[in-house]
Amino acid sequence: MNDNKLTLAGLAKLAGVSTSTVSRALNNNPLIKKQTRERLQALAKEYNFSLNRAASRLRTQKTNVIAVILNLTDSTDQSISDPFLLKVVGDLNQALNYQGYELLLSNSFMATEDWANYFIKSSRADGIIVIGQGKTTVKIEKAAKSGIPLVVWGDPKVDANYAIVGSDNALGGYLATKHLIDVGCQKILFLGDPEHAEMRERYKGYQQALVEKSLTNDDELVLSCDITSKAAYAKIADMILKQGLYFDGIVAASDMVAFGALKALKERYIGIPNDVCIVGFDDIAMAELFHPALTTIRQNTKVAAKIMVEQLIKQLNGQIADSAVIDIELIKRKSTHVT
Amino acid sequence: MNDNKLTLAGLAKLAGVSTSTVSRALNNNPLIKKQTRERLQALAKEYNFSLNRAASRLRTQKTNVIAVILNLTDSTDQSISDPFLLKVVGDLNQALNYQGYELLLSNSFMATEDWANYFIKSSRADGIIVIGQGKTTVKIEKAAKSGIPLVVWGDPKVDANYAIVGSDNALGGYLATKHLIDVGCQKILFLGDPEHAEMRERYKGYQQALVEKSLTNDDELVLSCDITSKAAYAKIADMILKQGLYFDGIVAASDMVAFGALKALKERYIGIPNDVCIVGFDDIAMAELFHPALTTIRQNTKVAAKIMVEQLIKQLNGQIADSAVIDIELIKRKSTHVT
DNA sequence: TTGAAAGCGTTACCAA
DNA sequence: TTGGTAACGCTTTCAA
Repeated sequence: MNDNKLTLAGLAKLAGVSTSTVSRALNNNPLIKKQTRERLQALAKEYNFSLNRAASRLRTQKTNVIAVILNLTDSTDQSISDPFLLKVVGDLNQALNYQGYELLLSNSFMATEDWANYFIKSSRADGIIVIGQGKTTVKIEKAAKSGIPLVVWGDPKVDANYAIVGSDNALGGYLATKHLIDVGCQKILFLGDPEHAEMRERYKGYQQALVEKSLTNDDELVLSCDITSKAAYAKIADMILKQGLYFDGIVAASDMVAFGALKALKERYIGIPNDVCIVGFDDIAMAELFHPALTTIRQNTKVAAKIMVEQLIKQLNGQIADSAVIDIELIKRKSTHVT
Repeated sequence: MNDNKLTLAGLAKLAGVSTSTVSRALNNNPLIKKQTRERLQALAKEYNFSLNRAASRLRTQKTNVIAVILNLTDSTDQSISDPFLLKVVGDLNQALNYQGYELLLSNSFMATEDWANYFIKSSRADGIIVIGQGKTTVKIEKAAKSGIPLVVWGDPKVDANYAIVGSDNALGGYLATKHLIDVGCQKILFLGDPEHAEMRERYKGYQQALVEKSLTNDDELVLSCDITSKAAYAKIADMILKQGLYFDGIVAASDMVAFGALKALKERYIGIPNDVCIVGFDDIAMAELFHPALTTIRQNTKVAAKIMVEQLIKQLNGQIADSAVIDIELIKRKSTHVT
């Protein structure tokens, strides 16, 4: 096969038509007679031809690529530890492909400081989706200020100058806490990192549930810890050693955090849920498989991904995108099912 | 700021030099006097300029992008269920960025049939990394035949016309099985899908360990199941219902499969490890957190990612890439620690 | 050490 | 309904 350097011009010559015609035909432009269109498409397939995207991107000033940035906060371990975030990536990949876009994966450690410049002005991508608001939103805000198409997975209730899609984290925190109160917990611990925008909202929900039950601020038990299972394990193990079992319920900021805590508890033969009930957040696949199965707040990542892409496309079309709240759901399982 | 449409030519005019000079300066070409180079780089930063990649890709015929294809086999659920694969993606992302490449994420359902055409000839990417050999390797072989830069995560012992990087799966299967024999298991079940290249090798290792212990073929217990926790759960639950507990050890094809099996066993109050010992494969983060902690075969994805990228770059430079075997390690934990 | 100019492979305007 | 042609923004050869 001599298909080494076949270009549009070459194909046009083969077909005996102009490059304009071939270009239009391959882009399915109805200007071209259906018959010619089909003939040329068949010819392209026969000769194994495919359009040079670098050229068409240069010409059209559009890449059909979306950069997805994992906004990692844990600077010590630069890889991705939380399966939930990766699930979001997977769902975004599907949603983007469905709309004809490709996914350029990056993370906050790799890319430069200036996302708008690096991804958009350089014609690497048409828009950006950031996964996670992280502890500091300066990079996001900088990108937003430059006016590029941008959607952020985070807490939509947070005030911001960009479109945020995410769960109602405060409601999630509230439902989790309320559920623990309902099953009889008296001393409920919030385990997570309130510096983190989304986690802070979950924490607020936790507070609200306590207030409603006329538990005063003094009843708050917050244990601040990085949102990894390892950190949670260490913190819980440490606290029990120092203070004994001073709680009977845990609202964990994520499922992975819950798993870490559970490991520490089990090692000390503390019964779940009989001694301590625990609620996670995310409903990753493992939540159901764990023993005991983990009660958790399910985040619907499929729907979220779809909406994020829709909102991004709105911006690509010059419209203004809105923040959106994704429904969450309390999934009751054994970890809070006192027998 | 009037930085809307600043091009190389515009910047050159601002600086009072030619475009050639600016281009060279920004690419750090030593042809340009160091002083001019630095002046122009500073100017570019000041004006927030960044090179148009579509244009430079067209001109240089190089994208600096690598397509990573998740070769999913489970056509029913097109999203990614296994955290292990996503961990590989994360590690590849790092390894690629380290070498100055970007990662275009795709999966076998999205991309067309003809990967070479779609990704390489179209100038979307310079090379392809395929994660997983799947059940059928026709697409991979087709891509390999077309001579594009290609590296596959899979079983390097498998005979193929392309470079494969992966663990010694047969050894892994062997070590897992031997360990179960050593702790006293008599009837060891292999749980996984031998149609799947990598799993088949693990199965071979399982067989070898049995043979060494002069257990005949009749002692083989294979339960074929999709490599998801859900499938494993269903299979094990079903078999116990039908045949009772006819095994006392399980070699699971992956950690997720092991978790599924464990769930089914625990629900029937079968003691782990006292009644049944189990070994997983991968050593994902959850393996350690699970209760009981899962004995498993650790795959070193960080090292693997680095090697895959190196081998791919060799091909980009016109050299021939080699398959490579990544060291594995048996991690002994509670799930096989009979007390 | 720097500059002029050709050309990478498309698309889209204008003309026919 | 189709064709001619300029232009997208960069890199690189050749010349100075």
